[in-house]
Amino acid sequence: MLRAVPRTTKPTPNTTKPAKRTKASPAQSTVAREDYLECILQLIQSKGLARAVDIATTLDIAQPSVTAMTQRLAAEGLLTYEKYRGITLTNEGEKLASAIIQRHQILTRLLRHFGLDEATIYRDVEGMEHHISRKTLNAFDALTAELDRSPALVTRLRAAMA
Amino acid sequence: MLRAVPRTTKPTPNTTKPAKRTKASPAQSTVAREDYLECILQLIQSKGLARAVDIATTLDIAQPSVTAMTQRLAAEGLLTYEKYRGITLTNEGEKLASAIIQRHQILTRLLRHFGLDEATIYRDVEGMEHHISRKTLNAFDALTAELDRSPALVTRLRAAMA
DNA sequence: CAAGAAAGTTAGACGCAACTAAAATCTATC
DNA sequence: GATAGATTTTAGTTGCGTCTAACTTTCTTG
Repeated sequence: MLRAVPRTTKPTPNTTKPAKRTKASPAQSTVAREDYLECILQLIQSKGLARAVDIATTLDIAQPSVTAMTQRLAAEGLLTYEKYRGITLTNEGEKLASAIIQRHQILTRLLRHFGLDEATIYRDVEGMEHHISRKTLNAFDALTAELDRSPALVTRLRAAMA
Repeated sequence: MLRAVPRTTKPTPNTTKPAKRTKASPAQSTVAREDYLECILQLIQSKGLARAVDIATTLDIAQPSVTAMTQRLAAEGLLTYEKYRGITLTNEGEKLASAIIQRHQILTRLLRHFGLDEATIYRDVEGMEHHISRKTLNAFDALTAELDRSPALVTRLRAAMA
């Protein structure tokens, strides 16, 4: 049985409050959106075009979900889309997708220095990539460069991890 | 006008496919859940108890949302909850919450080495913390230790970031 | 060039996690 | 100890991103 709580405990105003949710702002960049853009640009680069089946397979998602998201992204001006035809990224969409892929690569390169298995690297990059600021990304990039040029550092690191 | 796409393009089976979504498994650990647990344990540690108002204020969320999540977490055995009374973490819930807070701290310590503003650090940690494996976390921890003991390295790093 | 197969779309539903408005309960104070 | 105010809960919606089933369009191939 829990005791009732005395109301004398004042709710301290909380200094570290996260920023107010920007609700329903058009064309906000969510995780799923970024996954699609990344996937689409990669498909275009690797096989010249991005088809719904391939997007669905790559992201392990049902095809109707791809159609739905495609329409959203089109409405937001990130890609061009004609029913039953094909998908093209707009300039804005391509710029965004490129940035996303670059982020992905920066993170992957960093994690590779730790000698983790590829599956872990892949999952963690997938998880983190959508939530990192440019500033931190720059730091990670610099860090990777440092690790690139200092094998001794990498060795020390891996030893400490064991 | 987009041209129709020749179907000769075979969908390459895709080697890097992410793992199948574990759908609807009971008590899965989602981002929101982890945020609540983290917040609740911190409130308990800092003021002896976690009240819905304070949770709502801290997470910048409406109070009814707190009730809803509280009930979910209770149903999953992560906390004990009696209507209109109070919230207590179960052993499992507390263990989980501790791990979450520890993760948070590891990430914060690492990012602090890069000389970023606290707001950026906070936001990025918030974003990344829910998506990092233990392995990568260990690597980050070791990395932080390395940076702790090598100010020269930190200096080189910050120079490279500018 | 006409099936049949493959790809894409629509329609309808669901779960999560949030919201507002209104009702219920608790606490403090007089 | 009644009551005003604070806190919590219920009820009912909403938006995102997913799903399945069924339908339409496009492609391929005999």
